[in-house]
Amino acid sequence: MSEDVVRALGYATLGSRLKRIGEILQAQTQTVAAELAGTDLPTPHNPVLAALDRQGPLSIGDLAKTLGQSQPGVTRTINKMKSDGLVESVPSQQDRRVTTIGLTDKGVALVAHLKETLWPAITLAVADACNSLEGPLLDQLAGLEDALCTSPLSVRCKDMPLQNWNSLQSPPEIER
Amino acid sequence: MSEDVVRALGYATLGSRLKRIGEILQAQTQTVAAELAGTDLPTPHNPVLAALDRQGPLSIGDLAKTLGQSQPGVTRTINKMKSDGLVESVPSQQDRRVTTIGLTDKGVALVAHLKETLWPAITLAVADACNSLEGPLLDQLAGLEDALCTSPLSVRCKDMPLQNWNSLQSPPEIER
DNA sequence: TCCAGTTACATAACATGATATATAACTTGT
DNA sequence: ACAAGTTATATATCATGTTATGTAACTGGA
Repeated sequence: MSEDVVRALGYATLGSRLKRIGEILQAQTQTVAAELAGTDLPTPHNPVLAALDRQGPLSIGDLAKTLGQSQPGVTRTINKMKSDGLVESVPSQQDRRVTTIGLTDKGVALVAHLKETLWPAITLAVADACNSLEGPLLDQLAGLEDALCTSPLSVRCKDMPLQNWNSLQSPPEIER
Repeated sequence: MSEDVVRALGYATLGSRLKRIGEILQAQTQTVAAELAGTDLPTPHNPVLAALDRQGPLSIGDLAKTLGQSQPGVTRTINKMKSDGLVESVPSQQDRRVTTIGLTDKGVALVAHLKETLWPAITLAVADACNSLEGPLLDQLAGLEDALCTSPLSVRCKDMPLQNWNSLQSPPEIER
């Protein structure tokens, strides 16, 4: 077998390592979304829905801060979600530069569905993949990668009890 | 301030979280590369150089396995590195489908330079950012993100002693 | 009031990851 | 020896992240 150089180099290539594991997780989440929630919602759109659900309508800029992403990235994601009918933008009265993004009825319904299916399933499946990890970060990452390879999220979901989304979450901080 | 939803959601959005931290690390590494090594080598090209340095010439397919990436991604990276004069491909004699990728003299020289500058610096700076992390994965990721925000790698590098690359590495597994 | 600076968003261009698929070369069974 | 299957790579396309920059709207000081 060939050596995994990114893993072997440790701290030197931690950035590549994190992106790699992140992509595995997102891809496996996509599979679970199709199987378990019957949706083809792109995985990165889930945090947007969750943000708007937790905090109510937000401007593009506030969404970008809340998601920890660049503003142009959020603009593009929102445009896609608008064309999917999940969100709508209302121009602000006070400041005409600002467009406030809110969930449509369809978006609200999808959030409700995801709260009963995909979101708790992924939370439990990822928690399961992480449950025996301990020690230094690099060791835990190696363990997580191995766990996801051995038994992907879609398999872990099958053995998982149904669970309520709200019971898995800490309450949102509502801003004013 | 606005809530960091990706952090708040924990396991549910771990994939996005890992990609986000990975991108921060890669961006900060890019900055250090310019400042400390005087090079604009894209950060993701470093693992390719390291792989070829550790294991000698490799086929595209073996490189993809070694880096844990898709083959088309590696093909594109290699094409870019070829046009930069860092690697060259030699068609295999035994199997004419295979192109073996090896470092050029320029590539070898760059590896030697990076071993004295960027690679040990990043290793130590990232280790420094991770040095007080402990506990569950999500906690360590939060700590790492905070550490990189408080004091980026380029700052951490300045306080770091010069160090030998080889002393930081476990020996490569040479394959046969 | 109006100019200068700032802010919010959109747009353009690029980087880097993925999957799907075409093509050429190899291998295998008959 | 040759058809059928497999393998190695290239190419095309898409997704999703970035930075840089343009434009319109707001704000504040002379």
